[in-house]
Parts: sequence; structure tokens; C-alpha cells
Amino acid sequence: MILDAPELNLDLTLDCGQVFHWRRDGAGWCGLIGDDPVRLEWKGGRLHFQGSDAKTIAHYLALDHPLDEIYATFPREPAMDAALEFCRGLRIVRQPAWECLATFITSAMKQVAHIRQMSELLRQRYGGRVTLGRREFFTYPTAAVVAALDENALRECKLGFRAKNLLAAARSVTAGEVSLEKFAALPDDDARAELMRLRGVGEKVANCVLLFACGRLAAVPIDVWIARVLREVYFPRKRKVTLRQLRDFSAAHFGEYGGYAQQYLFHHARTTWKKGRATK
DNA sequence: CTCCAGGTTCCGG
DNA sequence: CCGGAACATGGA
Repeated sequence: MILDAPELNLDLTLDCGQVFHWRRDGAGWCGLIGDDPVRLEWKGGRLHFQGSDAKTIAHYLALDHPLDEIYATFPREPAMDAALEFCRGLRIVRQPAWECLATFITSAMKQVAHIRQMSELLRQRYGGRVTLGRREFFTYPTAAVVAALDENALRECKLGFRAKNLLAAARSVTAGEVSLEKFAALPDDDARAELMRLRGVGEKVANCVLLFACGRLAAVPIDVWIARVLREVYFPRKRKVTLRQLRDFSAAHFGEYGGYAQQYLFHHARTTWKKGRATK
């Protein structure tokens, strides 16, 4: 099956730190969209796929996001231009809300490789097994499944102190104390506040969910990397810049597609910085 | 062996 | 509101 997708860089989209379970498969990628096992490969402006259906895939990969319009809102500055040149075609996907929320709860103070590992362990032990041809996949365990576990089971998935947070969040969601479905009607600030009622969910994780699952493209998650970039680029040789200042600056400076700008800066910085260290 | 990672929470100024 | 400290674990 084939889908037109001229402005898509699949490698960047699936391997830029917004989602953690996709793995390379020859010239393409294998993973799940929700419970659907999928294989994707991009060739000559078209997306070849197996598993699931065109509509689901186009929605997940956000092929409807108007990249040209988004890029036009990026501030014209060397750092932003470099990030855009590096990340052109990277799309902010629409992940299932719970899966996104849970993986980012486990992401606190962990490297991307570790986040992958925890996600994979949770899937293999508590998710559902599905297949595509001879390939095997495991869906992400639902909130109800996680809620029924105990803290020790989660610690055995290498979650460490995050186990308590994931468990509490799963139980709150399962009990209906926080609803991940009713966000559609809420403004960003209200949806964020709702998410932050969950144990282990602060401003950063809440913004990740708003951006990577809910399509709130103005949400700007500020982590150690983006904080580093913002401080170096926009507040050079300034002694103390608080998180609050960075947040207020981002909202004012990047505007309605701030989440896209942030992700491009994030991936560019993280990738080039690592390279710089490796060759040093 | 040391350092640090897509943070959050709790506590004292 | 702000700065510090505690919190687990593994890869570099």
C-alpha cells in the first residue's frame, strides 16, 4: 500500500526523541500505531506501508500539518535556521495519549536509550502480543493494566523511583480522576493543569503530552537540552535565567507553532552536540 | 570510578 | 517565586 507524503522525513520523525518504540527495519521502520503493527518505508516522496490503514497512518504521522506555514512562523535566526535545515520534514506525531503520558512519566532524568529500554520492558511484560507477517510486536499496556500492577513489578522494568509515579498516574486515570479524552474541548492552559494533577507530571511532561499526543503545537516542553539551547542562544553570558523566564520567553518568541520550533532546536542540538563530543 | 540523563516534588528562604 | 536536595539506574 502506498500513500503520497512528499514533505516527510520518516527517519527524523521516528527517531528524534518524541516517540520511543520504533525500530529500523532494513530501509524502513517497524512499530505500532496504537494496537496496529505497522511497517513503514519512505521512497521518492511516497510512503509504503503494511499493516493498519492509510487514514490511521496519515493521522499518526500528521501528514496534514502545514509544514510550509509552520516554517514561515519560525524566527529568522542562525540557530533556528540551522535547526530547520537539519530537521526539515520532521513531523510532530499524534501518539495515543496514555502511551505518550506514561512514557514521558518514565522519562524523568533518563537518557533516550534508557527510556526505550523501559518502554520495551513494559510492552513485553504487560502489553499485548501482535504480529505482522513474521514480525512480533507488543502493544503498550493500558492504564488499567498498569494500575493493577504493584510498584515492585514496575521497578523490575527498570523504572526506579519513577515506578511510584507511573503507578499512581495509572490509577488516577483508571479511576477517572483525570480524563485523557475530554482535553479536546479545553484550552492549552486548562488541559495542562489537568495533566499536572497526576503524580509525576510537571510542566515539562504535561507539555510533552499536549504536543506529542494532543496536537497542541504551541506547547513547548523545556528540558535540560532546550534550556541549554535557549540560554546559550538567547541569554548569552547572563548569570541566572530561571525556568519561568525561559518559559515566558518561549511563549512570546516562538508563537503558535512553538512546539515545532522547540523540537527542531532540541533534535538539532542533541545530535550535533553528541557528535561534537564524540569527535573531541 | 565518576558523571549525568527529554524532571518532579518537597522544603526552607 | 526561587534554589537545593532527594530520588534509581545504566551507559559513556
